[in-house]
Amino acid sequence: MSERKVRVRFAPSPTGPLHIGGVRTALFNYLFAKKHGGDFILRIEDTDQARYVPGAEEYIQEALQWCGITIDEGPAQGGPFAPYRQSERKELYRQYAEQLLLSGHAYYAFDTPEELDSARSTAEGEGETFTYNALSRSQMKNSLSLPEEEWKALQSASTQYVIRFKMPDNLDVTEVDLIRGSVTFNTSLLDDKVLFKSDGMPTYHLANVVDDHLMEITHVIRGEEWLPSMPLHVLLYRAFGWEETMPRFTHLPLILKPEGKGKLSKRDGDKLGFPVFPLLWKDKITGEPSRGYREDGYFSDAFINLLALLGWNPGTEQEIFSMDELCQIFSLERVGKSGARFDPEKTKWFNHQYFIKKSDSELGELLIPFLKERGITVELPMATKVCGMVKERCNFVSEIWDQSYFLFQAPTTYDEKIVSKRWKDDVPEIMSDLARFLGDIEPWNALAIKDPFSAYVTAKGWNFGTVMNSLRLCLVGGSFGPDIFEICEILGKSETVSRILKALEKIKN
RNA sequence: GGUCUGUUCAUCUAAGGGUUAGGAUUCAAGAUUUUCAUUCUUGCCAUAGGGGUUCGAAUCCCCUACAGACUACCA
Repeated sequence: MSERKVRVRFAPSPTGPLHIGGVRTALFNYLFAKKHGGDFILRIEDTDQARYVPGAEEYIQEALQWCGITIDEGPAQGGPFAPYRQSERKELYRQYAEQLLLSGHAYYAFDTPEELDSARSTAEGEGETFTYNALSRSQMKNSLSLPEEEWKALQSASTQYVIRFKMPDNLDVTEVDLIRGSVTFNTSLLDDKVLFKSDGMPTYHLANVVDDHLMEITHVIRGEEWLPSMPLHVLLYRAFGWEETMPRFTHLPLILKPEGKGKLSKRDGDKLGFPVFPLLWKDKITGEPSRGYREDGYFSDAFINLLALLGWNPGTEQEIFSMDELCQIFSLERVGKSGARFDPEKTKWFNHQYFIKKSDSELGELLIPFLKERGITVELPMATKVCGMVKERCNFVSEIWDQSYFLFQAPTTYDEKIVSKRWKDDVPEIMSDLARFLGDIEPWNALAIKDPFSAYVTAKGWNFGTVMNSLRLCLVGGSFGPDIFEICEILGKSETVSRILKALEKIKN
């Protein structure tokens, strides 16, 4: 068993965009596989036709690709165990269900949804919960409770029926979870789960076990919400006689809401203003968009980095990791047991780290199309220079714009708070004096302006802070942005002077 | 309700019986920058509660509390 090549699978169902928690599950699977030189398989679990959402599978593929999670085998890339879409494996599951029927581990059940509903509500009326199990199945309509002629008649009358697992009574099932240790369940609390639906499709439980076995999966790494069904799956492996090659199970802790209680959901993102999906998604019916990390300006390596640290840590104080590094050092033993609250603030910090590590020209390349959308055309040297000036204070390309738009268009308004704070009675006179002074400076660059300017201010006896802040107000319209002299240089002499004159005209009070 | 899992600063977490319980994010203060920001320094802040076991417990055991997941012919 330890000889087997590591093979893991990520098995989402195409019911919508891939959630951030799903991406993390995929990532941990991928890291685990790569760490052990194994394969990462994508399998689409589309056994529920009712919940199928067109475009979701493509979204999953694209999201994984953007993240840099490469798929060794999957519906788009093929592989020795194809097909990798459960709807295309439909024919296969029937025979396995029948194998269980034959060996006495499963039985036919003919109860209609209405009958089950009423059984549930009567139980509820008595303050109990209905469970289809060893205690109750003799009262239900199935091949165990009915005489053979009777249920065979039902079956041939094409009555809708399902195949249920015959859950043994009062048996302790113990199995090791790689991050939680051994967990024990007693089967008397479990129910006779449906394995095969009346529409001819298997349920998740059957399909997942059959496929994992057939695809030679060695490790099942999935979300904590699956922990309660681990005993069922173990029992299925036993019933099939596949216990020897049964995969090891690992259940990852959940990702929780930033505030309040419960697991992270799409609503939290809407409410607090951060994406919960890797890529932008437009609802096919309502057309309602959901933000994505990619479109919000995150770098995929930053996104992966922050996801990796959500629930896992290397035990050192390093926080920045490339995908390659993660593949080297990842281990399931260092995944925590408890749920991790998602912190949108820290995601920005991660992006900032990757942002400032990029060269000025790399950022410049990204800034150019951004400016173009705003009708501004600049050359790379200029874009590069601007990025160099402001990147330290930015997390995203969009923030470069926030910090530098005044270099491309003159301010039309002036921050009122700054005006009332800085624009004292003597300021207009100082500014017009300065406009004249600046007009005579040659040559025009940050260094050449700074010294004579400072000397002039000192000679005039003006307060430096007042002068600088007022000048900034004239040039950018507020109290932010990079070094004043650098702004002057980029603006050019005549624009600098004309902005001062314009401000003198527009700011009156 | 039942079953299972979990619980260290506001948040992510380290410390696998012996440390002043460490780091990061956020926040606050100071320094620097005669402008803006960066940067630097400092500060705030935690072992859910109660019992054991032990020379010694965040760490092992039990109870309580709280939280989460699951409890479909959904995955």
